[in-house]
Amino acid sequence: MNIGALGGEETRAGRADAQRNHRRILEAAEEVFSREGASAPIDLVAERAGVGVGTLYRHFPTKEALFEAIVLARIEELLQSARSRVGAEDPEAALFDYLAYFAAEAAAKRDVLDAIASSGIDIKSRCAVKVEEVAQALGQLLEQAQQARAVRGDVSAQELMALMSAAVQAACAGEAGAASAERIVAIVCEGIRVHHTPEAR
Amino acid sequence: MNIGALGGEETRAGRADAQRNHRRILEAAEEVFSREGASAPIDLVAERAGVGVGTLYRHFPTKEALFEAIVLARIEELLQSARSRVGAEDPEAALFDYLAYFAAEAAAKRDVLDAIASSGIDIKSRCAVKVEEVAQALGQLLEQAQQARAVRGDVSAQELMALMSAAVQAACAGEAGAASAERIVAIVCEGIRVHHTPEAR
DNA sequence: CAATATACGGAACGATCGTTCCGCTTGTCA
DNA sequence: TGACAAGCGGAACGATCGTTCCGTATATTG
Repeated sequence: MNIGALGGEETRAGRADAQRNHRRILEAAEEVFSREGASAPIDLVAERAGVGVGTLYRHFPTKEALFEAIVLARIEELLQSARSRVGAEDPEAALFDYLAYFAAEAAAKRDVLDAIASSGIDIKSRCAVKVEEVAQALGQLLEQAQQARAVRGDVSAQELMALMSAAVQAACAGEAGAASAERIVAIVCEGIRVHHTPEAR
Repeated sequence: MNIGALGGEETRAGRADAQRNHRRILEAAEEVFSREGASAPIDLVAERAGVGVGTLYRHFPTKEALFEAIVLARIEELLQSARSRVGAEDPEAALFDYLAYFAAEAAAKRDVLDAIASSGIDIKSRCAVKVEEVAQALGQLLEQAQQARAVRGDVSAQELMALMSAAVQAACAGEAGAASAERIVAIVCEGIRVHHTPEAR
């Protein structure tokens, strides 16, 4: 009766204005949650969408459902991007490039951060599952880099993911903002690199 | 008229039960805020202290005041500990030991984390000031280590502090918990170390 | 254009939480 | 021990926020 299919966008039945509002709400939510994080009031989303709260609730039965819809899409991007790098010729570049992309994306969208940061605790299971998939894909990139002796062998994907979200969070908290995110991520990257010491050769 | 002196504990005038309640409230708040973070309901603190909310509010005019009292004490410890390490014979050990201590302390007390994480934004100015002092002391430790060529020169105290608190926070969010906090902090440490290599990679 | 299902808007509700108020209890002191 | 100030408890208030409800508006269809 409703959206139903998880796979992708589907020509939706219903009144034309309903479809338009559905889209508007998603766009508004995307913007508001990015800027303000998961705890932004739902009324703010409705206002921004030029829609009453009632309408919003007809399209998304719960705040969490709306939030989930936005975040799932974002995380999906993160996931696809990771998978597309698996098996690259240069495993080291594949990993570090991805980490940079991950950081940039997360820094721009506070909602993703919120979702990932608290993935273990309460966010609805569908998000947690997707996050787990991202961790798995990241794990593959990591393993490749480790086998190429570019990254320390004793780092796990979970740890790396936690580190990355920490880095971005740290960057966002300070007033410097996006500029320093890059630097902080660089520190983390340096931390997991394997450093070929002089005495080793 | 009230507590007044910032320096230390003072024999307080007033009824005996009032003094007892004051102490009880502080103890309860310490425990509750550590466990639940800054957003724990005030009623929970009152209940734990075996006291009515009214009583709590007579001793601390505002939730923020209570929170501040607890957190300031904790941050003060962090600050003293940092200062005591300034000028140590081994600057490298001084810094890294302190970071480990900082992480352990912050992991055990969610309240400190909450306060530091959002120090730039809204927490009352007295906390922000103290945090700034800690950053400054940490900056001295950092500078020493950098002059000893043990740590990269392009890392700032603010960055390091943000990264540390975020790392601990990220580590706590995951289900692994405190065990992995140590490892995550270790990776960060590795990231700021200077690795003596003729030509990296 | 009329009829009708569909969708809309926003007032109102209930839960949570910080804070205030005031009638009652209790420590203190003579 | 009695009187009184100091202190206490917790009901109640107001603000915020998620969610519900229902009278109204409008897209659609024939």
